[in-house]
Amino acid sequence: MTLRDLPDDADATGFADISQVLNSAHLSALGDDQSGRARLLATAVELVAAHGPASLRVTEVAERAGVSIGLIAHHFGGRQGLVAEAQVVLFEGALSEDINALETLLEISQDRAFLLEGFRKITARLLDPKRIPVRAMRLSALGSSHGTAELRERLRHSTTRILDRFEAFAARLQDAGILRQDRDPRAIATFVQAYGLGMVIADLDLNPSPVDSMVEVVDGLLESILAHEP
Amino acid sequence: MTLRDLPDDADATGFADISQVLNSAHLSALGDDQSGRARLLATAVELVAAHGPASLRVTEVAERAGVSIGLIAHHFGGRQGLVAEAQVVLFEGALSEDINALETLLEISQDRAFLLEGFRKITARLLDPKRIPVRAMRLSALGSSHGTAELRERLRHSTTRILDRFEAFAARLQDAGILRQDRDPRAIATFVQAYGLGMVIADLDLNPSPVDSMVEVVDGLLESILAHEP
Amino acid sequence: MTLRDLPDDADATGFADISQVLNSAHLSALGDDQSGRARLLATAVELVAAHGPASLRVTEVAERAGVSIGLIAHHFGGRQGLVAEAQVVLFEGALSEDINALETLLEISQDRAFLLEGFRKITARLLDPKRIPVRAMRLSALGSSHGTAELRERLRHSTTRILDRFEAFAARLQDAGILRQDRDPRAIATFVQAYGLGMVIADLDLNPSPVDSMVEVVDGLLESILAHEP
Amino acid sequence: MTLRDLPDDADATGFADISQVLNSAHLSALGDDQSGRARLLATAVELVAAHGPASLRVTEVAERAGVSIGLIAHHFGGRQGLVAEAQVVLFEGALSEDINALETLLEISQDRAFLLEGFRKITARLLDPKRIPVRAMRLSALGSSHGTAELRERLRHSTTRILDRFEAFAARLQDAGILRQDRDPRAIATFVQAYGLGMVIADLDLNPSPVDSMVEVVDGLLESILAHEP
DNA sequence: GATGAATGAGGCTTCATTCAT
DNA sequence: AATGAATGAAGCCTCATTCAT
Repeated sequence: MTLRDLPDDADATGFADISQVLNSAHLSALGDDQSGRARLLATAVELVAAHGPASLRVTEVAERAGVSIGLIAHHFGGRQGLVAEAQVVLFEGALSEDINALETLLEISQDRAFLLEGFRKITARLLDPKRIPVRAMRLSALGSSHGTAELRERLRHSTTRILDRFEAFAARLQDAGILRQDRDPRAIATFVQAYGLGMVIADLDLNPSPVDSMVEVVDGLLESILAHEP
Repeated sequence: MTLRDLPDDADATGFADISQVLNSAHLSALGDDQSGRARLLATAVELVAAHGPASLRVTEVAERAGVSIGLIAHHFGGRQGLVAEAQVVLFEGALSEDINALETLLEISQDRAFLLEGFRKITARLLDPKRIPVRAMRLSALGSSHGTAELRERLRHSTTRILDRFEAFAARLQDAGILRQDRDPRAIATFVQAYGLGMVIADLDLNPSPVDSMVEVVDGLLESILAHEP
Repeated sequence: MTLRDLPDDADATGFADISQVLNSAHLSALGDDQSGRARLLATAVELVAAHGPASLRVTEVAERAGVSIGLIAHHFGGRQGLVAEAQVVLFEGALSEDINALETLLEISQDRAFLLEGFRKITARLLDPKRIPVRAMRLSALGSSHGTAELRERLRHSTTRILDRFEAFAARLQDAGILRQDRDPRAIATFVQAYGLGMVIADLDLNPSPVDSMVEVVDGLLESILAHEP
Repeated sequence: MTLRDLPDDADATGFADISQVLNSAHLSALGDDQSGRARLLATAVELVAAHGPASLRVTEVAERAGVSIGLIAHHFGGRQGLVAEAQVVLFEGALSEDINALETLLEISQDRAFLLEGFRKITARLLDPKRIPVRAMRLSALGSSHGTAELRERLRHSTTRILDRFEAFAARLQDAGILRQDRDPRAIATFVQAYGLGMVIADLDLNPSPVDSMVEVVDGLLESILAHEP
């Protein structure tokens, strides 16, 4: 399947489908496994995503997962281990989703125009208010990493891994003559991830700018890193 | 004092000084008031900024503030009220700091070149690793707002207020012919705040891009919203 | 006014009116006085009557009374003094109400038949479910006297005073040849007060006997202490 | 054992013995169970009976029961749940004691005279000052139910259950031609329980009537509900 | 008479962990 | 792998009282 195969009016949906697939693939590993361990982790991910890690109670997790409380210590060593595991799942899942979309885009793109159009669609999706929960999750993970060294270390590695992938992606675009070659590809990767995450600001704004206006601004950035058309 | 008065190698420090002044002005309101309420709040702000809200202990706050523990309930209704108040102070303080710097910059700027140079300095400061704690604070506030509706609502208002100021600032620059007039000023404001906050990503990167490379990328964005020189 | 003046179908109302008068006379002393002391006591009585003394909070009393909390210590020495005062008001008020009705009845009665009819009406009123709150109040006062010696002592005196009055009343009826003279008038007084208070049992019964059936049983008692008609 | 076996001067004691047996049977269920839950409840019952529910301290209960404090929350949800459970035990125990005595009496009675004599003894025991603590317990339970809906509901059921038993007992006496058949057996049951409970009044009287005088009055009631001797 | 900020001991609850089964 | 009763330290909250104004 290529992006071209999608009808024009299904643009957003097209990407959404990709994301759905990636997402469900990501989560299916948790949901399908009916072992006590898996059910505990899935429940913890759910609770952390919904209310943040601070309010997670091991008794509640065990209850919802339908297992005994003792099993948490058995499999995760304790509450901390369980929460850390859940945070990483959430953090990495949310971040990698976009990269996966970009990498897919690059693979299926056949010309520069198609690619640029794809970028715009991904940008729009990134800024979509529907992604509020995703951003909230990441924030929650980051915010609570403030204090627990172990979690912070795991998020460090997770972040680095994601930026590595994004950087490689940007480098490929530079090699292909699409992006300017006098920009640090990791700086680009960092910047894109940063504003994507920081968009929580817009989520909190009581008087938010329309998505189209936001896309316009971001497009300016995109153009500033594009190579001049040959 | 103007930016010109600063020696070249003291750029960051120069702004830092401004920020210090603004910051202490902001905080002095708390420190000077010797009432039990004010001392409790100041102490809570300090502790939340340092170790996050989760590890704040009411006994410690009361002890450090030199008042009795019961006074917390008396003035803030309980631990939750105290922490929420402290979060708002931190969140707003961190955000408004940059706007204050920008507004100051606009006031003291005498020509376009000076203004652009000032922007670059502020950008560099924004991306400076020294600001990690500031970003962490904001994240922490946002992350922990996840769950308590009241805090979230207060942060909403805080965010909106900041974006209002930033938008007004951008609009003035558009009127002055410095920024392109075909961009939504609130979208610009939102975007700038967003990447500023999202820079936590860079803080976590084990292999971060140098600040100069980041500034280069951000400069691209800046140019894309600047009006063409007359 | 005599009972005879009342229409037949207004029996209960007739006595209710008496009770209303006595009651409001009793309470008016509290309500009319707008001094801080009086308002505090009135509020305390209200709260104790509504939710029992254990859950009374001095802050709430002061707030509702519209005075400062310090005034409680000023006028009552502290919480204990306030609650004790309120309990006595409630306990005595509820008990004396019935005696007042009986004494009034005796005064206005012109013949034996009228008196007996009056007894029946008072009995019926005593057993009325509408009096649940009155019984609850007394119970609450008694129950909480369990532990605080001072309150217990005050209730002792209150009880004794009431029984004295009731005993005197019964003795007058004996002298008048209405009640059997071979019964201890205080035992009669005690028994009547006892079953009146104990009727909380009926209030709790999920499947209570109709009031008429209860009156029938009580009438048996009445007859057993009446002197044979001359 | 029959009532006849008891020496004359040991009447009260005789029933007291029965009551002791019944009572200890009632309580033994608590004492024998060595589980943490049972020990906590038994201890709470003891403390509530001794000093009322208000002064019960969870730390003391746990300590005396020889278990950890956390177990209270584990089994009873918290202090409130524990106290409520204890109140119900006490309330029901005290009420059912008398019914048990009456039922036993009915079973062992061989003729009408024996039965009536038994009634008188039970009446005397009911009015005995030694029973002050029992009445106080019940009052305490009732008084403190004022406010907590759950406890009130449980006491409602408890009361209804007891009255059901008493009513059945009275009905049997009616069938046997001992009690008048034109009286509502539940009304009788209610009345007897009511005056038994209300006897706290006598406990408070500083100038109480002798027990014999009280029995005389109550006997009047008894006769008023007895069928005429055949 | 009246105020209300400040006190602080006392008590209850929470909750992750342990461990015998 | 799984259970859940039992633990108990840690912390928050309640609330009557005090006292300077």
